[in-house]
Parts: sequence; C-alpha cells; structure tokens
Amino acid sequence: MTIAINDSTLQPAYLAKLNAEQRLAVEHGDGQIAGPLLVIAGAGSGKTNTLAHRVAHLIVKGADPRRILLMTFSRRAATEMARRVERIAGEVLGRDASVIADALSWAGTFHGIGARLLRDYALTIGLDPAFTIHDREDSADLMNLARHELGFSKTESRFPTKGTCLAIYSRTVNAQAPLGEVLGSAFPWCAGWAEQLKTLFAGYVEAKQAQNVLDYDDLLLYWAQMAAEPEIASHLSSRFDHVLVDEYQDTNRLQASILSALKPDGAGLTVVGDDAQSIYSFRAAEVRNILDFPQQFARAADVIMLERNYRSTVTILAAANAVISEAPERFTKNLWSERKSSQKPKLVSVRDEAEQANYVCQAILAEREAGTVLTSQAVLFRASHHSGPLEIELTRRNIPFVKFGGLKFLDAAHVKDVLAVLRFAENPRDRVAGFRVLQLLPGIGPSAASAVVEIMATSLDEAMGLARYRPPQRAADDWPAFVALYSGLRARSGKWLADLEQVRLWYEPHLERMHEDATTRRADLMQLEQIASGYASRERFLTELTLDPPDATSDQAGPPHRDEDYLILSTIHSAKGQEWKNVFVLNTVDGCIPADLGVGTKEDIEEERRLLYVAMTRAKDGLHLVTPQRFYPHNQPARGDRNVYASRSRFIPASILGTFEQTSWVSVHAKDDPRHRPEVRVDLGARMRGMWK
DNA sequence: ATCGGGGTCTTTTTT
DNA sequence: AGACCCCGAT
Repeated sequence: MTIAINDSTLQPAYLAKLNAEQRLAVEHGDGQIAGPLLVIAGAGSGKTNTLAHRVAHLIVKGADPRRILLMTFSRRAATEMARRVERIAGEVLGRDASVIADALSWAGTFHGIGARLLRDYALTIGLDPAFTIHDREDSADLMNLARHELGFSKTESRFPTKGTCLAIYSRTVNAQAPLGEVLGSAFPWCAGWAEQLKTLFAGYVEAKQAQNVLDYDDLLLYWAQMAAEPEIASHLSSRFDHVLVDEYQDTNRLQASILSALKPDGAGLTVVGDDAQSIYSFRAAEVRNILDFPQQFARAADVIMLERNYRSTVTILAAANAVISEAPERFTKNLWSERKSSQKPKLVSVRDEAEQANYVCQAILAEREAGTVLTSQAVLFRASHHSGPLEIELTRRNIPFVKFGGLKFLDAAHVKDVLAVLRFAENPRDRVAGFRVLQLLPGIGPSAASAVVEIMATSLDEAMGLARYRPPQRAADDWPAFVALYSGLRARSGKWLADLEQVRLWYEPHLERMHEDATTRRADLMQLEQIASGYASRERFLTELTLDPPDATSDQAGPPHRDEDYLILSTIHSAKGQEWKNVFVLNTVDGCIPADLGVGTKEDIEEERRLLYVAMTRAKDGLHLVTPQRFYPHNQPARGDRNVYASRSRFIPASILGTFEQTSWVSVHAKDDPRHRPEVRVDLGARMRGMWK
C-alpha cells in the first residue's frame, strides 16, 4: 500500500496532485452513486486526468469496475483512459493493475458499446446476433443500390449522390429531426427531392434488415429504441452504477436520449466537455446537450468548471482566447495559465502553398536542431488534402511523418476486398459484401453478381446455393476455387487466422491482375494479417475494425519504423484531445478556415471559429499560423499560372493582431524564382550612358 | 453481359 | 484528381 498523506489536506497522495476544482469533480459523491455532474473542462485543463482520477477514485472507494460505463469519443481515448485509471488505482490499491483494466471492460465509444449491447440483447429485440456492421462506404454502396432500383440514378435534373443521400439520412437519424427540417437547414440544395428521399430511405432500411446488417447510426438507433422499452431500460440501467461520458459537447440528440433512458434521474451520471471545442455538428452533434444538461433532471446537476490551463504558455492562450472571444455566445470562460513566455505565437505570411511547405520544413528542422524531437511537433489543417504540397516536400527532404485523418488504411480497395470476403462469410445475407466479392472474378459483373447473391438469399444453405450456380463461360475457370474458399470459410475450420491467409492466397492472383502496383498492396495485406493476429475471433475482428479503423500509418501494426522519430500531420478534427510542443496550422486563410464551402449559416461559421480555437490550443510552447497569399487552383490548366489571392482568416481580425508576432517569410529557393523579382523598373542603360555625360 | 474509354461534376471534417 | 455515368467494342 502506498497511501501517502498530504499534511495540509489529509488527502491520499493521488488526490493531492489535483487542483481544487479537479478534486471537487473527482470526489463528487465521494465514491458513492451521486446526483448528476457536469464538468466544463477547458482546453488543456487536465480533463482526461481528472476523469481518469474520478474513475479510479470510484474504484478505490469500492465501486465495481465491471459496473462502470465509460464512453469516450474515440477508441483511442478509451484505451488511454483505461491505462491511466489502471495506473492510479493500481498505485493506491497495490494490486496487479492489469486486473483493474480488464475489469473496466465497459470503456469504449458509444458505437462500440452499442454494438456489444445489441449482440447481447439481440434475441430479445428480434435481431440476428450474427449481424455485420457496414462502414460508411458500405452504407453508401447499399444506398446506391436502393437508389438505382428506384430509378433515381437517371433523373432529369441530378439526384443527390449516394454519399449525400447517406449524409442526409444519417443526419435525420442522429438529430432526431424531421426530414424536411434537416433538408432545409443542412442540405438546402436537395430540398426539392424530399419525397423521393423518403422513399429511398424506406428502401434502404428494408434492405439493411433483409441483409442483417447495421450501419453506424443503427448502433445508436437500435440502442435508443430498445432503451425506450421500460423493461429493457430498467435491466440495462441496473447493469451500471456509474456512467461517465467524455467530450459531451460532441454528442448528438440520439446519444443524449440513450443517456437519459439509461439514467433518467441522472444518478451516477457524469458528463465532461467544453462547448468551446464543439466541432462535430456536421455529424449532428448538438451543443445544446451540454448547455441544457444542468436543468435536464429533476435534481439539477452540479456544475464544475476547470479553467486553469496547464498546457500552453500565456502568450498562446492570449491569442486563443482572443479568437474565441469573438464568438457571440458561449459557456466557457477564458482560460488562464501560469506558463510564462515572452514569445508570441507567429502569424507567418508566405507566397503560396509551396512556400508554406518550405517554411514548415525549415522551421521544424530548426526546432529539431534545438532539441525538439519530431514527435513533439505537429502540423494541423482543416481538410485532409491541404497537406498535399507539404507531404511532397517532406518526402523530398526525407523527413518521416505520420498522417492522421483523411484516407484510411481500410479505404484502400484491396483491403476492402479481403474484408468483404470475410464479412460475406460471416453473414451470407450481406449483399454489399457479396456483390463486391463476386465481381472480383473476371467475367462476373453487376448482373451476374446480383444473380448469385439472389440465389444465395433464397437457398437454405448458402454454400450449397453457391455450388449450384452455373457461372458464365468467362468465369468458369475461376469459379471452383472461389466456391471452395467460401465453403471453407463458412465451415470455420477452427483457427480463423488460417482462414484469413486462405483468403489472401486466393486473392493474390486477382490483385496482380487488377493492379499495377500489386507489390505495395500485398504489403498492406500482410499488415492486415498482422493486425488481425490481435483479435480472438473473426466476428470481433470485423466489428472492431469497422468501428475503430486504424489510421493509414499509425497505431496498431504501426508505421514502418515505430521507434524512429516522425512528424505528426493531422486534420484539426483528428487532433482533438492531443497536444504538442510545437504546432503549425496550415492555410489560416479565408476559404480554408473557414472553409468557403461551409459558410452557409451563422452556426457553420461559429463552428469554424471553434475549429481554429481547437487547433491553436493544441500548442504548448510554439504556435505558427501560416497564411499563403495565393493559391494555384490545380483545377483546369495543367501548367497555368492562374491564381487566387487569399486573405488572412476572418477569425483573426485586425483588433487581435497584437496577440501575434507577424512575419513574412521567403525561402532562399524562392528568391531564384522569376516571379519573385522586385517590382521596380530601373533603366541601368541610361545610368551607364549618364556616366559619360 | 462485361469491360474500357471518354466526358462531366465535385461540398471538408468522422464514429 | 477522382468518382460517376454513358456509350461502343468485344
């Protein structure tokens, strides 16, 4: 036992490290089931630490970790939280800490927890427990199928694309709002299609049910629906003594309804968040959730504010506060810090994106020379493709980097192919998977594929149905091997990893045939097997991979060189909750932040402002906002010099410029560029002649 | 029925 | 630069 006593307060050592407000949050209810609690935790205020301490404190005081439900925004955050709880509680209880972490088994995302509960209660709610989960792209494919069947793909004026249809559907579900309202507020250009969309969505829902698949939204929707049944609700609710939710500002109405069904009186409920960091309204996140939380229950929630920032210097915080102060309405007050610094954040003007890349590379290397490793530095941007020119420059200079957000490993066609085979085996009714897999065979296109899928759906034994099918002439050669593979997968030989290898062996010839760069793609598949080796079963692998896709070159099997130093590139959205010593923000110009496509409503603009705020508050010591002066639209002309002038982001008006150090920067290289010559004209010839007059 | 080529339009952010 | 659609050749 290592309970040390702090003399001034008579608290165990692990509580003595917290400030007064943090300790209030941790000790609320003193380990017992207490009334609802809202913690407003500003950026860098030790939120994760406080939440972890609260959970650990509950456990130390005797709460059963198996009866604690802890929901975070990402799986990554859940893992991190569990790790910290394990360390803190382990220290106090002196027990093997991993026991605690294992017992804290209900830690995860809303979607992940939802998937587990739905499998658990599947039979009660008339769901086949073997359901598979569609990721966004699969869902869009299914939506497209329905769209096509209803004849909406060939309309006079353009019908919304599959992705847009899915986005509308998703928002309607998550916001729990009528379709018309959603169209009006978020998709005004589709408002004319309301009737057709309704028909389409009905078809989409039917297709999902017929195929025993759930999409992301269903994981919440079914959960909410089942929790609305009083008997199931009380059973569910009695499973958990304590329910804690992180990043509450980014939950939507559907998630809020789940929580209130789970804990109607708010007893044992803790939510943590920061309305100033709400950046997911495109996913129907509802800031009102957090604003209205205190009054939501019969017994008003206690509210605790964490306003001391431990992360950033005072100068960075001054600039960030200045940016967010321009917001018309907000809950969180300005943060304060005691980290003194004379260095203001930099506002750096450069000629264009190429120069921006040069500037960032040069600055990062200089910092590294001064002792800051690359992993303590990050480059953040609004949209994934903004980092394109920088990635080229980093590669040219051999600076290793890892990118978060944007394209994912799982989005690669070949990875999706292999996973689709597994999913099709797991759930033969999953038509999207089957449709994709069958068309891998040369000679089988859309119509043959749907014929096969149809036969399988109507025969009792799927593998038998497959064997009965007579493939078209051109596919005859490849057919038997596929049937053999599929039957083997259905039979579940035992070791599922061996099955995955079978799939790869079967797939390889097709890979070579379809792709020029088969070698690099084969490496991805090996990596997939590497990742798979961490999962106990095919079902768990498929579920968890869909809900928590590994980033293209991070986590899991890891980047090529995990122990090497590398720079972090990340979208601002993916940077949430993280911090670095030095942070660079790309394209801090109007059109990028705010994105010019998303400046429809006032709310949209406010969200963009918070986005910049989130980016800025990731920095501990150094912050650079870069503003390229012009952009070359790689839109049409191959080598044209058409360019667009950009101006500093409207979120940095002249009135707050004083919180920055303004500089402009030109690379040595750029000085050689003809476009960079001084604009003056001098007649040297006249001067020469004048010398002799 | 499949597959390849050419022409056209494009909301970014993610569980 | 890609995704998607349509059309013509096999």
